[in-house]
Amino acid sequence: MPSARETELLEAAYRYVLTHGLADVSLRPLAAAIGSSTRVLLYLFESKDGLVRALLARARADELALLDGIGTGPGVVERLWEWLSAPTHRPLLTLWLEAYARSLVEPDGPWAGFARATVEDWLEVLRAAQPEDVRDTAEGLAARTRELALLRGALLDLLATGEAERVLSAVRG
Amino acid sequence: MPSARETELLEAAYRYVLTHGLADVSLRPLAAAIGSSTRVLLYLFESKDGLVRALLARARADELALLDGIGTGPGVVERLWEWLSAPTHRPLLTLWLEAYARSLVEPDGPWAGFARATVEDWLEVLRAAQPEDVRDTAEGLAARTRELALLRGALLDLLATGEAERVLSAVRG
DNA sequence: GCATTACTGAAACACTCGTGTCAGTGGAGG
DNA sequence: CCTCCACTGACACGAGTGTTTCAGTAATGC
Repeated sequence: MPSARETELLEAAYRYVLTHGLADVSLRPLAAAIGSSTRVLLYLFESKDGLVRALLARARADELALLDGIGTGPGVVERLWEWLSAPTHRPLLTLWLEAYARSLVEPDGPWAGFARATVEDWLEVLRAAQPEDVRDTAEGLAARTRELALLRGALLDLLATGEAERVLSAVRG
Repeated sequence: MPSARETELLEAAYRYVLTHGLADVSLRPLAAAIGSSTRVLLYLFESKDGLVRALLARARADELALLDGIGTGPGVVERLWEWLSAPTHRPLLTLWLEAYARSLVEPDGPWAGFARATVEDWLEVLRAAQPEDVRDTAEGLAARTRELALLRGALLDLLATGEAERVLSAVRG
């Protein structure tokens, strides 16, 4: 049950890590940037790990909101790509990749399970968008795994090169 | 022109970061683990950034060695995937992903350009494997971008879940 | 009015960090 | 022999880390 001040500061911290990265954030610069103090952050979030967990959950909320609004008809992949490739979302997606990589390198700590959770979230959405008769077959599983891989790989490419047209033509395939 | 001792320590440090990650490595634990000292590491690699650069180059050498030996005929994607999915290579690939993410978050420093460089390396290999008549067309570019995306996305999935069969069936398409 | 609660500030603690200083080794080449 | 040079050890410096202690303030509920 977060207090008003807590969600307010979390939101500010979230905006901060979107541009500064989450992996090597430290309390004093963060607190200074959002007009708070380490004392308060520690009071509200218990520890730095607690804050990181809260930020990760915040980022995941953005992701889940997307997946919720994406619908289930055909053309999901195209709609997902449209969202992924929007320049506005780039900081969020860089943050996402950072958390993904980190959760693989350091399976303990606040990052734990992030990568796996996000794979499952997306696979479930793609599953829901499949025609009913393939949804529970091995082919259906392979197909949505492939769609997910294509989206994720294309995202990696786009984040590194910024060449939206080339990557788009690959996703359209 | 690295000295014998330098390459020896670099190799040991490389083995160390493969299991401990590269993003938040620090000199004292690293030096202790490989039987050296911070003094010596700094003497041989000038600075921590220099060491990280050397390690990144070392990892890239592994990658380029793969790409060199992969050949150009049809079936490149399958051969690449075989290499990517080999359990032995998992530490290297996790390190690779870590460096990739980092170079996006922090475009300066020793990581600079890593993500972009690796995209180009792989695209070039896939290009060489394409039939000559599509190699320089827009369709060829889109096709290899798509192949790369599929491989990279599948790799992300595999690193997070470890479910080799499902991901393999997706790569096979 | 009063006590409880939510929040905040200043300062310190016990680290770890990368790096610099100063002093040596040990062996190879003249 | 003696000089040069690659390498190494011990230690300190200044800055930054997460966290704690002790002290408040302002508002809320009884």
